[in-house]
Amino acid sequence: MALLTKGVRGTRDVLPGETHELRHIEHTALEIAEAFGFSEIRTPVFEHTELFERSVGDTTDVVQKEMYTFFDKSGRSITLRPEGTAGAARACLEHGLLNEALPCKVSYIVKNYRYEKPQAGRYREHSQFGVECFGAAVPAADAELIALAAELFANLSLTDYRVEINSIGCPECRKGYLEALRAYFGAKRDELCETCQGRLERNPMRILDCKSPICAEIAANAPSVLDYICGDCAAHFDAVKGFLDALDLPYTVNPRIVRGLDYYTRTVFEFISEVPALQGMALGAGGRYDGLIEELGGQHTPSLGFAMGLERLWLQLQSLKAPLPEPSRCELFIAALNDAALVKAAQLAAAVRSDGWHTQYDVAGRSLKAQMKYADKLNARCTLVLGDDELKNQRAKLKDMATGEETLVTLTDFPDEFEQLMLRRMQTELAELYGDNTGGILAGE
RNA sequence: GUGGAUAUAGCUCAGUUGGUUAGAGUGCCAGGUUGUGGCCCUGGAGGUCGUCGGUUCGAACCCGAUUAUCCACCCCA
Repeated sequence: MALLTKGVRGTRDVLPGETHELRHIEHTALEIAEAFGFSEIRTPVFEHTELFERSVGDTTDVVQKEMYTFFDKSGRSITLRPEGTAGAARACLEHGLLNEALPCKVSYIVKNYRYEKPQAGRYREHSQFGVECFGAAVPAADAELIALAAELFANLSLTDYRVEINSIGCPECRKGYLEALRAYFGAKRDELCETCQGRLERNPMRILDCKSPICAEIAANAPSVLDYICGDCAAHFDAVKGFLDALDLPYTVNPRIVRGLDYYTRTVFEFISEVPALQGMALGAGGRYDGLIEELGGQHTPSLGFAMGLERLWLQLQSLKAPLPEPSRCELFIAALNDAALVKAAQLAAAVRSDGWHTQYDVAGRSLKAQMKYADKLNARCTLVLGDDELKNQRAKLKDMATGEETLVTLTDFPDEFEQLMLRRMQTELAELYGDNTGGILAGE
């Protein structure tokens, strides 16, 4: 069958059998954030293009070649957001949230759009969980963000990652560092790869990040930012490390971390996967951006935040075989043999559902055998069969699909009876799980 | 943007040196005596062989282009 069209390159459909896993990740993330005092904010998928040009930086790759930018029907230049921070900052600023008690702490789950070449864990539309903390200058704030991420990872049973931190200083101390880098790399200009030769003037810090073996070798002996940051920045960084130590949060200092977005200052950090198959993949990243709010027209407001790619977190969890929830299970399937029985099935289902039980009945008009097969495929816990006899006698058999055991129930009291049966069943299951005969249950699972 | 691999049923894949109506497993649907799932048996639906063009009497197979997917680089989440 020739389809008219397919999903757009770089996009991904999350199908019914798997959405519950993603939902679990999202819920966990927002809940952990809430426990740290971050409240959810929702901002539009598109913004005025200049917001990103100004905040992300118009020399960055993201702005230069990856944004989905278009003109709307009134000729405004609009851009689908490539990252979450700018929109959150704009919204908080615009609505005066930064004039209230600070810090202003927000969390969000958003879709981002970047025109990149799709790859494992990299999409043109990707989901991201992030938090932003506006108006927090002290090093404790930096450490708290990393603590939040660690708490989230722990809650998801996500392991096999490392935290790398660095300080890229403030704009003042960075001037001296950039000069030093230009001097160092300039002397070996001819050995550098082509892209890096171009970076020399524009942004020499990027050379540190180059994966080409030659550049990497040269970069290995390049001056470290940490030797050039000013006293204040150095003190801040030391304090951040002190907090991390005090909180038992392991990290390694990597003086070569360079963020691809211009707004970062001082502390930057990355969460990097150590799962063999995903080695080196960034699960998340963040840092401090003390100048961003001013850049957007607000008061000087030291701020910081981080974001994590949900698809990547999910990949990591799957690679680790970390526990993920099961999809909602059908507790009761009602098979109906004729139209009158179907009406009764609909009524009973409504009653049982109002007690919260996942209930379905046949809506495909199939034979009893087919309905039973379908119930089996749904992995339904119980089935109830309704036909003429049952309607006449007001009694029917409730079948346990796992054991085949049948219980006679009365249709008039059915919802109550069903609930009693299910509750009793849950009790015995719990008792067996936590009782002293656990062995038998586990063997039976 | 650069480099490499791949593209045949919903899914996983066969398809011999180009040769008539393109196959298997699985999944889906229906039956195996009238109202009970899982196992087994039988039957059925489903593919213009990614797309377009070329070579040839003849192309799933050879050639070219294009698109998509996967991987690496770049960049990032």
